[in-house]
Amino acid sequence: MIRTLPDTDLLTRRFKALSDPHRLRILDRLRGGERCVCELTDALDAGQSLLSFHLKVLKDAGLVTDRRDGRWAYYTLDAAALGELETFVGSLRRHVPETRWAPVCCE
Amino acid sequence: MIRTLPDTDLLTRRFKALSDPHRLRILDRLRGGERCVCELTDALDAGQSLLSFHLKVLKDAGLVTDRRDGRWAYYTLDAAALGELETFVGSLRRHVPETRWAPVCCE
DNA sequence: CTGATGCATCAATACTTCTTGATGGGAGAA
DNA sequence: TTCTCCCATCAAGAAGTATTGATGCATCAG
Repeated sequence: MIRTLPDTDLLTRRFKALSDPHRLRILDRLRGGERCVCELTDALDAGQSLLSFHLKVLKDAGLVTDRRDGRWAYYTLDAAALGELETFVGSLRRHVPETRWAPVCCE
Repeated sequence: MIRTLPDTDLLTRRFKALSDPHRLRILDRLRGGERCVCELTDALDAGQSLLSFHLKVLKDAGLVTDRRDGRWAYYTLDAAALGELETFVGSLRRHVPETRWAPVCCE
């Protein structure tokens, strides 16, 4: 039987959202603060619908939030979500103990 | 033109490795320290070749290291790799500034 | 040696994600 | 109203990933 980790679905969706170069570039642009979609276009080497697709993935993962203003759409990093990811990765890292001196298997 | 982030390939591979529930369960098991593959079997609800596949993904991402001892293979979390991920996510989070008061687009 | 065990790898299939181009809707300009 | 702009969404095909069962290889036990 599988032991389910808390929020596994959300965690995996967030990590999946981070696992694409286009999306990392978008997030890098958003470091500077809220950006209009049209300001993000040149972060990618491809068309507008592709950018829109990747923004949706980031939004569905909760890593960014969006806001409408007239014809424009603005996106912002979600610091809380990033903080949760940071905490999770840190919790894995911090639990790494020394290697067992004499590991014994399957007993 | 695309501006390339440092180590984008490695970063995306690591995040992709984290974006699967099976692999998160495996990593959770490894918190306790080095584990033999046979000790990880019940972290998944499926066969041995599937476990082997997911361990390979984690290993190729550098998130775990493996060691052979006789018939057994032991896997361990790689604290350095996890630390790098933590740092990266933190660097995104810490650069989130306040929303621009009056964003102006495309000028 | 012979047989069993622990694990990796391969091939085939199923599934998911990515990418492109086309379409459409809402907002503003004329 | 009509035209244009910004953006989201859709459909279809391409590309990548997951899962299964079979096979192989090394190690150890008898």
